[in-house]
Amino acid sequence: MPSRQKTKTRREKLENREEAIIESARAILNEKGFSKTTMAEIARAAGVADGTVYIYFKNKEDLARAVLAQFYDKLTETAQTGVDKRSGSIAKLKFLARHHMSRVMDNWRILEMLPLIDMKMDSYEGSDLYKLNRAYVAVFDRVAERAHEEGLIGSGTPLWVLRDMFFGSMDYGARTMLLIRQDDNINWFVDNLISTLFGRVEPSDKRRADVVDRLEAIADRLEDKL
Amino acid sequence: MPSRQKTKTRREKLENREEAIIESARAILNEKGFSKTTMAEIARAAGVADGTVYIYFKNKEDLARAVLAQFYDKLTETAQTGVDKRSGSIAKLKFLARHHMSRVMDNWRILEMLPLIDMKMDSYEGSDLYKLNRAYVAVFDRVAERAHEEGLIGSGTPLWVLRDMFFGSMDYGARTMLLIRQDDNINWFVDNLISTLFGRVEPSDKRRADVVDRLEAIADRLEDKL
DNA sequence: CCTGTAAATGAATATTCTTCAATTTTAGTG
DNA sequence: CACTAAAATTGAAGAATATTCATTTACAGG
Repeated sequence: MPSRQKTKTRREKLENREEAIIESARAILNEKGFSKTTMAEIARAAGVADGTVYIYFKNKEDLARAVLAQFYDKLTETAQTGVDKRSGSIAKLKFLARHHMSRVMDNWRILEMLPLIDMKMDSYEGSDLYKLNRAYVAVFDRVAERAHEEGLIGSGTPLWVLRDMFFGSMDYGARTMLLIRQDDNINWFVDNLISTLFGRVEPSDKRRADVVDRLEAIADRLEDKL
Repeated sequence: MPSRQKTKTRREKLENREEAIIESARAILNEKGFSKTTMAEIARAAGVADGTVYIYFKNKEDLARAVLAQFYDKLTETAQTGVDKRSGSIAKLKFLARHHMSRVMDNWRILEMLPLIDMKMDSYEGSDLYKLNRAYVAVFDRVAERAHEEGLIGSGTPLWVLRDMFFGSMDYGARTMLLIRQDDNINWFVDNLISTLFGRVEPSDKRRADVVDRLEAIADRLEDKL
């Protein structure tokens, strides 16, 4: 049956076209921002007529949503892959932070569309974008839970607060770094962030912990003697 | 000389009109957001013709900038006043946090215009809005420096990182609270935020204290024996 | 009261999103 | 291969809205 073949080819062609439109939109939106980007320009870059874009996407917002969805999808994948490669909760968290910050800084014009587009307040939960966002932060949640089990995080602070602090600090930090302190490097920020949020695993602390271990051993021996 | 009188009256009238336009814009922008708000609607609400708005403001962005500027101006004043009323660095910081969060949550549609409008990358430093933003965060900086002098903050983390974490966590937290956990209260978030950022009593510290207790007890008994 | 300047107006213009009637392409069929 | 119905595409027209500007109105100073 060649019909299936042909159908598949056709579908593929459509998907390619959709891909091309999203890719053109992504590039232009990230360069100019939402309001300065015109549908005509996107259509031209994708090699289609103005009206064609509206066959694939309901309107400009919907297209921007698709761009954001693709962004989150890729972001989650590279984040998870990178986390899996590292060993040790702190190393995983630091990777996640560096990864997030560099992506935010490279794509801030894409990300700044989020509140603009998605803050509908009604339809947000249940939306594709919401689910993709959940999937992304879940990468953090798993690592943070693991770190908690290992005793690296004081149990006083709820996970969702830590999560908001983790991502909020970085989103804000990325913005000030872009605007003002362009030359400061990401690593410094990330190290400070992680050590503030998660039980300060600095060298000095490790040494202090060792000292405490030794003192406990001494206490044990002295108590035996007494 | 009645001329001065009359001139003053006229100038006052103009300033009142400018005020009226800003106030109408503020109300409508905070209700509908930037893109859904039309200049015609603002003009109507302010009781002027469409063209009149453009005598006072170059364009829609410029008007939105004026609204943001007024917002930051008021925000800084109420923040400083509130801080002055409290005593103790932690109380001041908690007030500042609660104050910030409630204002953000009440005015998020105004605030979400910030990246839209001001992320010019070139003209930002030196702009009015930048100066007002600096003035606002300076309120935090003064309190944090004081807290640092009092030993409430570990000196490891630079002030600018703490500042980004402070405001970033809240901006992000406010958004998730608006979108998802509407019923959770601000105080819980703020308490967790402050205790994570400032003067955290970690598990390791508790353990250290326990060991000291044991050793002191042992020392007492040894002294008795000798 | 008169006059020149500043302020205000709103109809006209310009830009850009979105729709849709007409056209082209494609898949399936005899 | 020719034909047909459905799907996809086109680009010009329509609609919404920001912005301009020629004209009118209000006012301060004489």
